[in-house]
Amino acid sequence: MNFGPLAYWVGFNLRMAQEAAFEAFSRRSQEIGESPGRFATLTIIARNPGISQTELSHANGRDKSSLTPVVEDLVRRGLVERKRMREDRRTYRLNVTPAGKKTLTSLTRCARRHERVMDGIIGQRDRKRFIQILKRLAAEME
Amino acid sequence: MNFGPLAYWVGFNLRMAQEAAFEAFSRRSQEIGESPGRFATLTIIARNPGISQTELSHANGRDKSSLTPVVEDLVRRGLVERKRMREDRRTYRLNVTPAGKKTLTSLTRCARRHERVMDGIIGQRDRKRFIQILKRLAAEME
DNA sequence: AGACGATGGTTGGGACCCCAACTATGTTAT
DNA sequence: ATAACATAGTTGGGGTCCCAACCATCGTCT
Repeated sequence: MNFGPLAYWVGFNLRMAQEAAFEAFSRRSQEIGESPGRFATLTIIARNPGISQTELSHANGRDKSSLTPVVEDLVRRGLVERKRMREDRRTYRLNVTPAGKKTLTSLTRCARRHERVMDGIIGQRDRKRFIQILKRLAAEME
Repeated sequence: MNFGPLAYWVGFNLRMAQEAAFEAFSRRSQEIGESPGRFATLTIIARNPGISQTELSHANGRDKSSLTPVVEDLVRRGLVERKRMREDRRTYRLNVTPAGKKTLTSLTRCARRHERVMDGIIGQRDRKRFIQILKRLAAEME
């Protein structure tokens, strides 16, 4: 198979790596009956109690409209609670419920195992620099 | 904003970087009226004349069913031609038409500009190792 | 030849995503 | 006070993706 310039271009390899990693985490989180997309969402809410949906969408790199069904699902399953603010009745405050914290704990365990595998592939020596580059790409591609 | 463990985990940063890069390339390729997903597809067909859809889907990291509408669209717009094989009348042979080669040239120019920006962010010194790590992740996550 | 299993491609259903338009609420300016 | 504008969230439409089921063709085994 001839990949031409794709073989040594960053964009293509970035995509392939990300999809492989996502796929692997997806299988892992499926074992505990959760969708992988829920993990980042739940973590960010847990770490930022009372966050609004729009703030959450920015932190998560998603459009706010993408979050509507996700949050709806988390609320329906009792993992997140959603209250209108008093001062501004347009916005919601999101919080993780005790049940949500439990789920998050399992998911975090999953993620840690997943991370260990990736760390092994990356190698401890390069890990820090690798992540720095990823962060720069995310921040500066604009 | 508190990202908790997400901040230093590979998976999350990989996703953010990939999506930023994809988004940037998407804007670029939109200027010439093409969808970014067409680029890898067209390149692989051009580099592997007569490839089948299933082979293409593997090279591309997609399910073969995902390619049905993509190839259909490329054929409809005259960028790719599709012929049944004689020896095996189940499979198609895909080839890029002259019009397709033209489009591919524009897309490649786009991609080169895009790559230059990313190279600038990564830094020439780390580029090679960075790509090696991405390749290993794609290959070994299994 | 006929049956069975493998393979290439398509179809249908569901998940997740973005964008544009919309509703409801808040804020600012006159 | 009220009109104009801004912001939080939802809705609807379209794109891309995966998976499971399916159709047609091929190869093999008897």
